[in-house]
Amino acid sequence: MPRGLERFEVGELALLVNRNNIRQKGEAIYHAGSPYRGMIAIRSGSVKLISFGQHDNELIVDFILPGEVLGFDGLSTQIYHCTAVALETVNYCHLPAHKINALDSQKSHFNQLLLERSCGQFDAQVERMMLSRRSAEERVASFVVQMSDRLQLRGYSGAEFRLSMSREEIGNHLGITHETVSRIFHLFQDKQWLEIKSKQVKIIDKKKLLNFLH
Amino acid sequence: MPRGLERFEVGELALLVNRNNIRQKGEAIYHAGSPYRGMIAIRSGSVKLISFGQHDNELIVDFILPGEVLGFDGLSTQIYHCTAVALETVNYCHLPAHKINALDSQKSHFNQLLLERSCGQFDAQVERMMLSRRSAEERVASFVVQMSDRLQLRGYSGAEFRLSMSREEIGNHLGITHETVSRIFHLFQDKQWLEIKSKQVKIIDKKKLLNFLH
DNA sequence: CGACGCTTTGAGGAGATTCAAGACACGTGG
DNA sequence: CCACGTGTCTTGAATCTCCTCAAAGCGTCG
Repeated sequence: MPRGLERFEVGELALLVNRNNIRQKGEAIYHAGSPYRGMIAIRSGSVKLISFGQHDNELIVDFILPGEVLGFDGLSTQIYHCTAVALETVNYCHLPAHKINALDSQKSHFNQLLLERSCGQFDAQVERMMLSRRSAEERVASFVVQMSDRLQLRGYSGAEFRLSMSREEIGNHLGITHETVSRIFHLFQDKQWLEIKSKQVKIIDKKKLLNFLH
Repeated sequence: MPRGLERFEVGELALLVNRNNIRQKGEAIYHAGSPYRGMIAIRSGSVKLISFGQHDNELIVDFILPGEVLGFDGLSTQIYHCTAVALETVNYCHLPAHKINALDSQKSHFNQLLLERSCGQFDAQVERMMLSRRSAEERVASFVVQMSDRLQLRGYSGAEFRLSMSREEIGNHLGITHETVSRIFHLFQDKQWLEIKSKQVKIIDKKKLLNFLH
């Protein structure tokens, strides 16, 4: 869900950001329950957004890819709902909340963003509900296509890329086990829809993957 | 998701509403894709909110109970995303969008509501994702408890009530089949956690149902 | 090189679906 | 008021999908 926000990456706001923050793999950018301190724009590396349900069960709500923004989970309550953890070394900008609010011209943009987001949330939720009724194969296909699309949108290759998360983490996010994720990747490879070696993915026949979802 | 909004049910706003609208079972209150015309407060009866995914597969996003409000799915884009269909004869108030916006004093309330909702959406989504990884038994237990809580919140009995939706519709909403819903209801009855005869539910041991979720 | 974590692969089992048939409830018309 | 028909609900048996448990490859990093 924490996507969009391109308009904030240019303009006067650029002067306010804290650039060049670094987190190593496994380190948190913010923790669930801590006060909102603004948005985070990922410059390189990627991040997982974790929600801790009661009773030691945790859920990866989303992955954040380079060029995307996170922090939306703290916007309305001013408390982050999730913990953001680096999947690999991450370089990010911090857009401090108080500085954004100080700019009147940006405030309306910000409210508009919130509005769009409230809408996007709705779509995302319906999409996820739909997906949760589908087979493991459909979930993995959907995941691969989504990664491809999101990377392409940010100027990276949508055909060939590296998954920065483990099979375990993919499975957690999709609601299936890591063994199943692994098996299905190889099923798709057998079908010549993609090539996968460890974390390296090359999409051969995206159309087949998409058709599979319909 | 379309809950809360109590503050709108009292005060000056009450003068603006269109009261006493009726829809019979199966009739729509609004359709997906139609322009936003305001919020709907259900006075009696209940409603299902349906989202139509591509390829003839439809999903019941939520049920709306008497006393609750719907229409949130059209707020941000000004286009309804879902179709709202009466599960039984429904009597509702219509809060026209243009009249709400005309009241400056209400506008800020409205924005605040939107904000809260954006947050609530997030929680709801996480909750749903969590639930989608659980067993069919846990989903049904969660559903029963949720119905009970929501009815109680509105002043109805939380211990004994009538389900206005079919097993098929419950299953659709929970991502399981109607046979499974039926079997689990009777499992819970065998365990003496509730009594169920057709659509009539009587909760015997809510604590056990709740413990089951943990 | 060796240890550790991640990934792959296999076999068996649990849970939910599917298909099918029968029971029940409700409304309609005779 | 009862008989009938339709749709919903229940119940059973077979099947399938995915999970669990287990063990063996592979990679990476000290």
